[in-house]
Amino acid sequence: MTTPPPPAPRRRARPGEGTLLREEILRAAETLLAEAGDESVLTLRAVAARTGVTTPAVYRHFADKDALVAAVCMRVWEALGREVRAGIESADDAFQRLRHGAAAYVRFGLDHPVQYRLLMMGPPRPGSARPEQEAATACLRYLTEAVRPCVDAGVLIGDPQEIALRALTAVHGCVALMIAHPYFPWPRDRDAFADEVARMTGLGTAALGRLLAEPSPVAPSSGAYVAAFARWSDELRAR
Amino acid sequence: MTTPPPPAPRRRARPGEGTLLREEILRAAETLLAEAGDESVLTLRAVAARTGVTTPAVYRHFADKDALVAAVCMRVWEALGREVRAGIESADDAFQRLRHGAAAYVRFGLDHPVQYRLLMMGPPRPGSARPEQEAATACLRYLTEAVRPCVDAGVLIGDPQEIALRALTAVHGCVALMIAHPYFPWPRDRDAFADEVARMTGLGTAALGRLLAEPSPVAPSSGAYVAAFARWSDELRAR
DNA sequence: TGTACATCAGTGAACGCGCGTTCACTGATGTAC
DNA sequence: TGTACATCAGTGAACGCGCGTTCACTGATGTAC
Repeated sequence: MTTPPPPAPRRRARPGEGTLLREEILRAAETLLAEAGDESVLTLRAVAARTGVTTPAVYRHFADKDALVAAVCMRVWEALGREVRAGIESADDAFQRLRHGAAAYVRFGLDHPVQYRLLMMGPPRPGSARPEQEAATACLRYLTEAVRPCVDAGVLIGDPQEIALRALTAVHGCVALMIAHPYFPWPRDRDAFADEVARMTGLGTAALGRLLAEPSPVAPSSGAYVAAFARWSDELRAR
Repeated sequence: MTTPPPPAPRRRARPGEGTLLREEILRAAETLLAEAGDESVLTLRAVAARTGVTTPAVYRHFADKDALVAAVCMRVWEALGREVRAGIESADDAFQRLRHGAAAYVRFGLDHPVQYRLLMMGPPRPGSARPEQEAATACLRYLTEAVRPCVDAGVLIGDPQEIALRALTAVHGCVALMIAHPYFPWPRDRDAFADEVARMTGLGTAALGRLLAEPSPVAPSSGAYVAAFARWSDELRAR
């Protein structure tokens, strides 16, 4: 644990400047996470030292450790949302928008594994969980709105929110598994793999929607699957 | 933290019976995990108390805490493997086998969330990680062997291992997201949702294999997707 | 312009806690005579 | 069959550590006169 010399003797904040140190503390916490392989580095002592301040000084800006961690999480949620939104908005076609959103999501997770683990893979954190749950739910809601045009166009079939949930499931699994089990035989190009997962999800969702809409239930045996696949093609060809 | 009174005054193990207490310790650790909402309950003190033994007694059976945790993990890996194997072997059709295996996997994760988190979602554990990596890799290898018949039958197209990895990605995402974000608007019937994820994965993998095998690259725009879908139907119908 | 004062952001030292780990020990057990 | 002994599984007390948190304080700052 290297503690670099404090950047400079602090100039004391003037009344009204309270937010300055708050910002510095949050940035220090994020730096700490970015450098570490494990979120356990996020201690009040480490954050304070990294900010160049004594530990109790943190308490002037955060009620306790939970509040600090929650604030860090909220910032990460915002960053994640920003990137995914940019990805989605970088295309016009409804399908391509989903695909680019998924790619941005995976990229963010792989670029910030410790932060991603903190947000998405950690044990339930006590207290202050409410705003975080709202951030997570907002993220899902946003994804749902990106799914809706695909449903409206008849390409995907089903409830947009449930489709979004299934899609998030697949993309999250991709990031989470890569982060937690890096020694798996992942293809060299992880972005390409993630793209395949996203396309698999899109195609599979389209097919599943049709399967579930079949008048009589279809057991997904190899034979029944091939027959159903062929049947959907007629519908699609008719468009 | 309730510490129930030790079950009974211990009868001291005789030489050669060393494995008995070892077993009891591991069982106590699993009980502790099963009852808790968080793997942080797994401390030497808690495990020893639950076993009805003093803390240092654990050191006669495990080199240190890492060794104990690793042993617990190995047992969970074995239990997970057993259940998935039973699921896979409960069907004959190659597709159905995968589906049942996925269902068993998800069920295990939802039934043992803390253990699942310990195995699959935790930060990299120091030391003794080798056997665990082997267990995880064996699990993937087993899944790969279940995928192979689908590839041989021409239903799925691609490298079995990569397909298995994509499938694991989806199924793991399902469990992991449900565990870490229970407040998401999950359908009431989680097993049914997991089944949909599994079927989505199977169908999507089949479609993606064909998409990637197209002579010229197909951008997954809504229109191109429909055209490709229709094209594959000819191939399938011809079977 | 100069001085006394109130404010309050940040300090330094200390607290209690639970953790993993150690070490000299004890006393029930199986064995040798 | 009875007794002395060696073994070694488990005990009890203690250690050092890093953690979150507290509290009385200090001293640079802006303000009132």
